Amino acid sequence: MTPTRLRPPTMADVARLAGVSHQTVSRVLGEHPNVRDETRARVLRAIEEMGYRRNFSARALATRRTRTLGVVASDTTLYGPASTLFALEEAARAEGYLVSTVSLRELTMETLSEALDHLSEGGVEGVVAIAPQRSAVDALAELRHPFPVVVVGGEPGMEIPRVGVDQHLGARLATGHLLAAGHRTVWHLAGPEDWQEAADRAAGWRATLEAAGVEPPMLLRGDWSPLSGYRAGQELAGWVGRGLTAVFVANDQMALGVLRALREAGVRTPQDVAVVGFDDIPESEFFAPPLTTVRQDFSTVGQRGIALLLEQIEGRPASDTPRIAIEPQLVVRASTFPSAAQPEGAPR
Amino acid sequence: MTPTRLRPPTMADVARLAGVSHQTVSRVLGEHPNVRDETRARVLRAIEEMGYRRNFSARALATRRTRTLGVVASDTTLYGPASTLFALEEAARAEGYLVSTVSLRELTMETLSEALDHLSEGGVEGVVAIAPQRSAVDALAELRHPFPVVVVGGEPGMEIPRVGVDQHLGARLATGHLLAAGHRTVWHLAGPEDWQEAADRAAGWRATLEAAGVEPPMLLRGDWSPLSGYRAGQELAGWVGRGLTAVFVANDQMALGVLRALREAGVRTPQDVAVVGFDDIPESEFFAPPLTTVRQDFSTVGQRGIALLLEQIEGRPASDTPRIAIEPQLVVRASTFPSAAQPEGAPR
DNA sequence: GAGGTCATTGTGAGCGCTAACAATTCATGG
DNA sequence: CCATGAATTGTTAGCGCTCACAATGACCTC
Repeated sequence: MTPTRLRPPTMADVARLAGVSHQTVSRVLGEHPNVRDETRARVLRAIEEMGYRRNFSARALATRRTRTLGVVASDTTLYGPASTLFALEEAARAEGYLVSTVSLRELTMETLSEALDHLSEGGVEGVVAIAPQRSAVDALAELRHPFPVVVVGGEPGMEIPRVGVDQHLGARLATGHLLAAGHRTVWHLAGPEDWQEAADRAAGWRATLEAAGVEPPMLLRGDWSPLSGYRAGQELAGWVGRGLTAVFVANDQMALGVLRALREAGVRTPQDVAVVGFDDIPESEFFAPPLTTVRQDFSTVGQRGIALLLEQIEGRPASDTPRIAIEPQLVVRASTFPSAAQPEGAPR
Repeated sequence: MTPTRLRPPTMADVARLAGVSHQTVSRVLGEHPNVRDETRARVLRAIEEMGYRRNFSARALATRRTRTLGVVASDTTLYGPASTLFALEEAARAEGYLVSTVSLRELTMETLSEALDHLSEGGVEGVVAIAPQRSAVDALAELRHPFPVVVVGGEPGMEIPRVGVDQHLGARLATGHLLAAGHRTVWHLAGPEDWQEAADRAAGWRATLEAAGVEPPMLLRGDWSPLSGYRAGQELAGWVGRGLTAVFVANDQMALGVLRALREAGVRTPQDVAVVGFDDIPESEFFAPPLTTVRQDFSTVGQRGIALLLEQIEGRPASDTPRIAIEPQLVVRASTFPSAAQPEGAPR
């Protein structure tokens, strides 16, 4: 009966079948109030019958809105970025936006520029950049883009609106926890110099020690990987018995390497050396021993990030602060207290 | 000088400035060969000067192509899905496509349906579903969608084109490795029943034992989490001395839990019990002891998945097999051989 | 030097939708 | 019973681009 059509049905086709004008179909779909119930029902039936779907491109062209946001990220297989990405997408979808992602192997001026171009070609209305490295943020500030950009991470003083977990506070929690447990001083294995988060955590660690009147010991550096933690752990093991009793490691993966190095060197955790990590990756609870660490609320990061971006896109009433710091939380486990050496039946 | 414009410049604006027709601008942008060099240069200069960017929606409307693909995924903070997602996006971008992602907390008929609707509204030309659960694949088969779909994972016999790592082979490699090392039998801690990968790995394990004339021991089940591995590990520890000397665990995270439970029970790995995992997450190398495991090549999965989808979208010459199985690789570490107990200087 | 070919550029008609406005219908009150 | 205005529906223009085709002119060939 119905002629076989190669093209998907258009609004006009639906209108014809329902015996109305295409504009009425548009009104039904747009949930415009001034449509008679009987008409609306007829249109909906026609839509159903033809399996009609509004054409995205035509709609976007007419409204000048694509309702699509872009996200630029790197290291998306790491827990932190992956969690942030997930949270951003979920928050955007809740607002009715689609998210197009570009995942980079490394964030340089060039790859970032290409990523923004690619997203721009894709008609995004705004972009969230998960840019934990300072260099990336700098690049972002220099690059011209025809849409608003929000940064997750980044440094406090920068121009671009940003959202992030308060890394400084997290480091203070971790370091303070160790001092409160009676340790005279706390060593620190930091992340790569170029990373803002690494810098903030190191600064928080230093500030806490100085506030307690303690001279900060030598700072070690890793690259976030378990291997770099393992190597630093070997070095740290050499300082046991010479004032080293506690280490604050800038992320959980490196802490894993530290734990292993200490164990191999015959150093017991937490009896000889207490260890605190950062991130609370799902595995941390099952390290040997389970790791005390700092948990970040990525879900909130995602929501606030999207909210900040939509403020600019939709001209929503801007919140007072375009720089949002979210509070992290200390999770205490056996790596700092022997009493928690056994995992509970149903942990956390 | 230039009048301040609220709207971004259009092709017509550029054409006017360059003293050509809008069609010539389109030709320059489309890299059409028949444009005089001098004209092309003039147009490019005008584009540069005005900061012109082609309007995505108008282009998509005229060409009936959005060059956007959708990806539906779940558990995107896990290593496997995150890696797959990354690989898919990278492969799609290499082909000039944009990727819109929907990350679900759980894959049910309802959430999947909503996800496909959301992507459909966003004008995607095709979708890759990372659907490791059987139920999800079933739901996908029932759902109507106006675009081609490719599944990553899924069961071998299904209708929808699929790509995936050969889980059965991976399990055979793992189990065979243990048998070759002299173990009489191999126990198995499987993943959730609903997961196709879990079923395939269990089947591969069973097949290898049966081929060796060994009666497979009782099968244990976990939910991929370290905690479930820990619990299973406690149970496994009870069988040591009664024929249990080797365990093939269906993923690395559960293996982490198993290792811990064994250690706490005073069982040594690998001297008393050898353990093999699956996935080769970055941490595996730093477990105590470093874990022998099966590595999956996600990058290839992504490339083949996108290729399969584009075959259908662009009507490219279809490869002979719409069901692609990629070979996994065994990575031997200390959890099965004491000789490999120390990590190398610069492990791969 | 007429006719033909090719390279180059321009013209006009949509793509399928929404926005603005015009037209129609219907209820209401004087 | 007609004026008045609100509710409902239709009509007409674009949105900014690409495609098909037409037009122009340069360059050959015989």
